[in-house]
Amino acid sequence: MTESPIDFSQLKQHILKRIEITDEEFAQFTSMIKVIHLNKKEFFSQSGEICDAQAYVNKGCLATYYTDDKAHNHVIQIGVEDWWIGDVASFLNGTPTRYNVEALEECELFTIDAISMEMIFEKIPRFERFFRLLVQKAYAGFQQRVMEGMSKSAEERYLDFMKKYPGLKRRVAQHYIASYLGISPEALSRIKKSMIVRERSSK
Amino acid sequence: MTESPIDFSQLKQHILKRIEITDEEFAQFTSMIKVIHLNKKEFFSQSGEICDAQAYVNKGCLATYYTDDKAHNHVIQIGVEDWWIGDVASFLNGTPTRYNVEALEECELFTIDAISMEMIFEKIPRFERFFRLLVQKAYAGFQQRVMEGMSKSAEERYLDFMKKYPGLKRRVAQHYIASYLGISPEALSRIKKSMIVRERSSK
DNA sequence: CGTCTATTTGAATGTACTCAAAAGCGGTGG
DNA sequence: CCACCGCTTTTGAGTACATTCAAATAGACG
Repeated sequence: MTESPIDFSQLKQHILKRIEITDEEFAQFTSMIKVIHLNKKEFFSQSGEICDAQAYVNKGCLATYYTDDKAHNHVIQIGVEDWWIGDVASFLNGTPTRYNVEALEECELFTIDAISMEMIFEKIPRFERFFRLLVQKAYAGFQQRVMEGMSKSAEERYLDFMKKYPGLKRRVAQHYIASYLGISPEALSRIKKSMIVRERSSK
Repeated sequence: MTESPIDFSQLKQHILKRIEITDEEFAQFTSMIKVIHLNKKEFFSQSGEICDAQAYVNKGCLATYYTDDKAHNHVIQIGVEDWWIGDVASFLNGTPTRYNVEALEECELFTIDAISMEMIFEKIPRFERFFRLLVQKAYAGFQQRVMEGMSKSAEERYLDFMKKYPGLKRRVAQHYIASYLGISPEALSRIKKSMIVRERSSK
C-alpha cells in the first residue's frame, strides 16, 4: 500500500511569511495535521457542533454562514486557498458554533484540532504568536468588512468583492455572493445588469 | 496635599469573576492603572491615533464609532459601567485606530497601556488568560451583534438594545442609539412612535 | 435530451432615507 | 424667573433602493 505524499509547500510558505521556523519544527506541525477532502456542498462544520479544529484551505473554497430564525442564510465569510476557516470563538471557548462552513467546490483542507494546537504551542512557542496573529487578523478583517457594509452601497461592495477575490465569481454561485454582500440574489442580478448597461453607454 | 483614594472595588469584582488573584496581585495590577476623567463629548481616543491602552469604564458611558468617507458616523459599540473599551486591533498590533471613542456622559476610566500590560503578563501570567478572554468576548460579541443586524428588523434590534442596556436610552442622545442600530435618527423616532401607537391600540 | 437548479426579469410593495420644517428641551444670561 | 439660543427630536413629503413573489430563461449535469 502506497501513501500518496502530501504537498505542504503552500502551507509552509504561508507560515514562513509570519514566523520563522525550521524544517524540523514544520514537520512537527504537519505531523499533527489531518487532511480532509470535501466535495461540493459538504460541510466542514455545522451549527450546534463544537468547532474544535481550524482548517487551512489548501485547495478549494468554502463559505461560512449562519441561518437565522426565519431560515435565511447569511454568508459571513468566504474562504479560498491560503486562508484559514473555522469558528475561532467556538474553537477557543469550546462552545457550540452558530455557523455552517460549507464547501462551495471540491476542497482540500489541512486541519488541526485544539488539543494538537496546545501541544504545538508547548513545543514551539512561536506558534502561539502565529495563531494570535491569525485571530487578530480575523477580528480586524471582520470589523473592516462590517464597516464597509455600513457605509458603502451594494454596488460598491460588489466591486470591492471582485477586487478582493479576483476570479471568484466564476467559481461560486451568485446567491452566495449576494448573501455575502448582504443583499438578495435578485438585487445582485440587477446591480450587475445596471453596471453593464452603464458600461456600454459610457463608450 | 491629600490624595483622594480611588475605589477599585468594582474592577476587582470584575476580574475575580473571571480569574483568581490575590489582593497583592490585584494591587500590582492597579499600580499600573491610570485614572482618566472625561467630560461629555471628550474623546478617549480618536481615529488615526494609536490606541495603545485599554480602558475599564468605572463610571459613565462611551460610544465607539467610525466616520466614513461621506463624513457619516457609525456607532460600533456603546460601553457602560463594567465594560472595557478601546480598539483591540490597534492595541495589539500598534496600528492606528479607525475609531473614535467619545464620552456620552462624564466618565471615570481606569486605563492600562500595552507596555504595562506586558509587564503584568510577565509577573502574573494568569492575566494573560484574563485578557485573552476579554478579546475573545469582544470578538464573539461583535459577531453576534452583526448577525443580529443582518437578520432582525430595526424594531427588533431596538427592543434588543433596550434589553441589553436597560435604562440607557435615558442617558444617551437618541441619534447615537439610532446609529448603533444602523438607522437614521428620524427612522428611530418613527419606530418608537409606531410602537407606542400599537401599544395603545392593543389595550 | 430532459430535469433540476440557478439566474434573470417583471411588478408591486415596503422600509428606510433625505431634505426641510416644526416642536421640544435644556442651559445661560439678563 | 423668564426669554432666548442652540441642539435634539419629531413630523411631513417625496424618493431611492432593495425586497418579495411569481414567471421566464439559462445552465449544468446525469
